[in-house]
Amino acid sequence: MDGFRKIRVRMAPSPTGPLHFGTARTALFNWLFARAQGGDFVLRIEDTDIERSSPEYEKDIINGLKWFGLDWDEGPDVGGNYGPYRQSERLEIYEKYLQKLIDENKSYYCFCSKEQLELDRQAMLAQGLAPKYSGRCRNLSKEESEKRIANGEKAVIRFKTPGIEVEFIDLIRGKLKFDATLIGDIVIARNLRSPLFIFSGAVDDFEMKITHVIRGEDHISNTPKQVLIQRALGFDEVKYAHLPLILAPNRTKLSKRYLETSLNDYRKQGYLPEAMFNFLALLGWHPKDEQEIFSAEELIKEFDLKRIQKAGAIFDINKLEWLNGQYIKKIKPVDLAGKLTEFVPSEWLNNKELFIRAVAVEKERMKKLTDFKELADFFFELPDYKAELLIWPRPKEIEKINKEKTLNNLKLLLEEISKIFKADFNAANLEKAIIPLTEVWGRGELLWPLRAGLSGKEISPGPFEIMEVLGKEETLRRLKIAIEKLE
RNA sequence: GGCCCCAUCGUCUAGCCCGGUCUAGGACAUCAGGUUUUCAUCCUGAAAACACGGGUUCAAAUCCCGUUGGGGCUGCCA
Repeated sequence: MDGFRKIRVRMAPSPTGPLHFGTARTALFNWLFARAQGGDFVLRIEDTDIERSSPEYEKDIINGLKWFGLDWDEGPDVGGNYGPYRQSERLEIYEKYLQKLIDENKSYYCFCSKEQLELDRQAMLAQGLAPKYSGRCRNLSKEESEKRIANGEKAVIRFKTPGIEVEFIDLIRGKLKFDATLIGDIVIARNLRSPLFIFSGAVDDFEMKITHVIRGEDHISNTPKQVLIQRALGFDEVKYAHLPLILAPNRTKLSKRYLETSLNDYRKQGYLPEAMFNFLALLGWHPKDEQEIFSAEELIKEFDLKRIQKAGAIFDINKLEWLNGQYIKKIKPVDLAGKLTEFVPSEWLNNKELFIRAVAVEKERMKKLTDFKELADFFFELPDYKAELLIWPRPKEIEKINKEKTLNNLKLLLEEISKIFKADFNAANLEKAIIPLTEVWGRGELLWPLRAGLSGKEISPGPFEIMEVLGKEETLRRLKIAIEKLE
């Protein structure tokens, strides 16, 4: 535990797009940490950029995080003692602190035009210097600034970055040092009622009594700036942990160009939230032992900030697929059927019993929920196929296999299968009845045409399983069709 | 360019903090074999890595320095 302060962490998505799985992973690590430590997990919507933020995206993010399996103790949808949890509703709080900084001469209005700033930047770059604000407006008198503001002149608010060395502890990387003279006076607000994330975040983390900020590595260089702002405002410092980034296969920061990055797309592609959860937890973190498959509870038990990786991790879709397949295999057919309803034609749902039996049989062949549609289509409607499909495509050493022989074998099977009572019509009994025949007539010679005739496909589950799913009546019907095709 | 972060099989990683037990372990992917009428599952096996160079030490994947490589940031986005 962290002294006597209750551990509080937050996830702070910006509703400027659909839920990105990088955001989901950051949220996941925060959640894991909070749950493992008995702390609070807060959802805060960072919508200070009103131009790009939208309520639709906020909804998408919240729904996505719920689907993913996370829950939070405080947030815009559930309330809490430190609300509101939407930054756009906390403007007076930021204004108060902004004004305080100005009053204390720790911040000032800057009237430089964008064009001027761009010129400055180019000039510094040309000299091989790190571009930073020139400080032109830094020493404007308060009277003058206020007069210009009153006149309606456009201004932003800049923070007087002290020329010192800033240090902070990163729980994953250790002590990090930055030379603040290189930072320059950063803009912290467009105006008193429009703060920038660097400022609003620092204020909210304090106001919401956040103890640990766990976020992506891309924020490392923002941290010294926020530390300086916290100090200027007399806030307690929070502890930081910067997570390694999730990388695209080309090792660059994930962007839409290389991969689908929206969590919802993965849902639509038929990935299970549990698999995604497990997969993302393993990206940049690893347990003590060699376990690969974890429930959320097990993850909470095992989770330790110290076992987080420092280097970026490539998103490996292969491993996700494998994990997803593992999870699918563990689900009971009835439950899996329930999850599959949105991925199949609605007619398939007419015969619920048939549907569930089909799911049971195809379960271990599926990697994604979307696979089911192609895998199981033949159960619901026999595809049209060519007679040749029924002939065992066997190595030439067995030459005798031909149309005639196949026809005879199918007739034999039809006769034998007809004898089995409807009540006994299951895979085990069917196998018991047919396997002895294969000892006389050959396995492939009998089983291939059987299976092909039942499925109408080159690839499918085994014939006994198919027959059980289809039932006696449909099985016989399909066999007769096969026989007709050969006659 | 500047600042910062990072560096074990193709990928995710164990080992590194507290040097010897590492002829570097596991998983995914790949390949081969087995089970099998087909596919998938499952089982067995193979190939596959300590970026490089210096140091410290009896001993370095492990500690230090440098090089190289990769990444992030460098916005009145977050």
